[in-house]
Amino acid sequence: MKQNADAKPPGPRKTYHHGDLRKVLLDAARAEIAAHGAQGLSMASLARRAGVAQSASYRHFTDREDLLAAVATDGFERFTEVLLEAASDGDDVTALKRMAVAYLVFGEKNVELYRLMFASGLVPGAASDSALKHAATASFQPLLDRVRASDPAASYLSAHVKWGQLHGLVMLKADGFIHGPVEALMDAVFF
Amino acid sequence: MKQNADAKPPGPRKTYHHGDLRKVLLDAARAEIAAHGAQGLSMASLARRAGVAQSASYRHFTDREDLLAAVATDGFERFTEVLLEAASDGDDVTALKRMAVAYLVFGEKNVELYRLMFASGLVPGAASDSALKHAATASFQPLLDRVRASDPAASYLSAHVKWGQLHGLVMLKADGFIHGPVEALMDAVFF
DNA sequence: ACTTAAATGTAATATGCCATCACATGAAGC
DNA sequence: GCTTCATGTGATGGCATATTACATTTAAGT
Repeated sequence: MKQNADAKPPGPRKTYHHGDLRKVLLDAARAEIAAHGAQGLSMASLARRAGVAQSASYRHFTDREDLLAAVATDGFERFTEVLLEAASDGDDVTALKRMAVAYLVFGEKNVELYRLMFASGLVPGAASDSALKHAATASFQPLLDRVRASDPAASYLSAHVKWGQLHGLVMLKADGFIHGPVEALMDAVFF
Repeated sequence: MKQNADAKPPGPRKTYHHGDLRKVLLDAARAEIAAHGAQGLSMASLARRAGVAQSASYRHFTDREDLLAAVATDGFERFTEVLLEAASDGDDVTALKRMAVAYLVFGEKNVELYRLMFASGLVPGAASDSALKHAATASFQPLLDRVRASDPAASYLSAHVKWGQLHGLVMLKADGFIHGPVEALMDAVFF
């Protein structure tokens, strides 16, 4: 059983052009990140996995960071959808609660992706008009809206505090400082 | 002005042995981490900065990770001291408040160190009897004690929730998702 | 259709880092 | 003084990022 981490030697392609290398690379990156985190992701192994030369990847992503940013952007978009969906019906207060649970669950099920999105320093580094920054900012909107809906007097700042609460729990759990299911946490979160 | 990032070409030592390379490396690492984060820290540049061969570092740290763990351990110890000191006098409730402020301030002043300590995956990876794990666990004690002192009915879990709140705010700020001074945040944290 | 420009993939290469090895040097104990 | 152990060196293997000049398709314009 001699299999290196890259596995798949996908046999030489018939066509010189790959078809949709960009998508293949992104998918492989998402999988690799979910499995082992963004830290250990390498352009080289991705290219091997896709069966192309290492340099091919750079036709689609200027940088390793550029590729990570693309994955993160997609992550933020999916995250936003999840939050919106969780709060789509029910009264304002329970909607906020459901959104909070959805937040924690997303974090739990996508630990490494979440870490890439929020704790990799990618967002502050990005150009201010980038898709990444836009997607990241947008992902805060659902929570902000719900907080305001459930308490019109609530400040912008108090939404940040609630965000901080959720973010902190997700991260502490991600990094092994707290254990157990998210439900246990929710019991003590005072929304 | 051709200066690479390592700067200092410290001229050849007189003595073959360095003196206290371990300490020099640790100090350099702390400085480098504070300035540019643990991510970009390289054994090689550290060694250059100390004026020794790259391999010399491995006499004192088995690994890059081992060195980072040493820095993190030290960080946790200083962190614990800061928290204890903040809560050393005054009644229980204001002590808890002061501790919370101290927590946020520590995070703000040591962004990259804090990130290394809490969000680098170092702690969960460490052997369970390691100094790092011990220091990390110990750093939670002051907060736990204070929470219990100010409200004897408070559960272990509720201390984790408060920890999560503080951790979340520090991390969101560290990663550029929220701005402004910590005092503004404290106003909205309901301790 | 024919020509040309743009996109995409390749091979080779420069640079850098981590980690290990056999070996050199010096300090400390006996 | 001699041995032993800790510490530093130089060389090396392996892997990663990123760039370059070049090859191959595809597509666009006429």
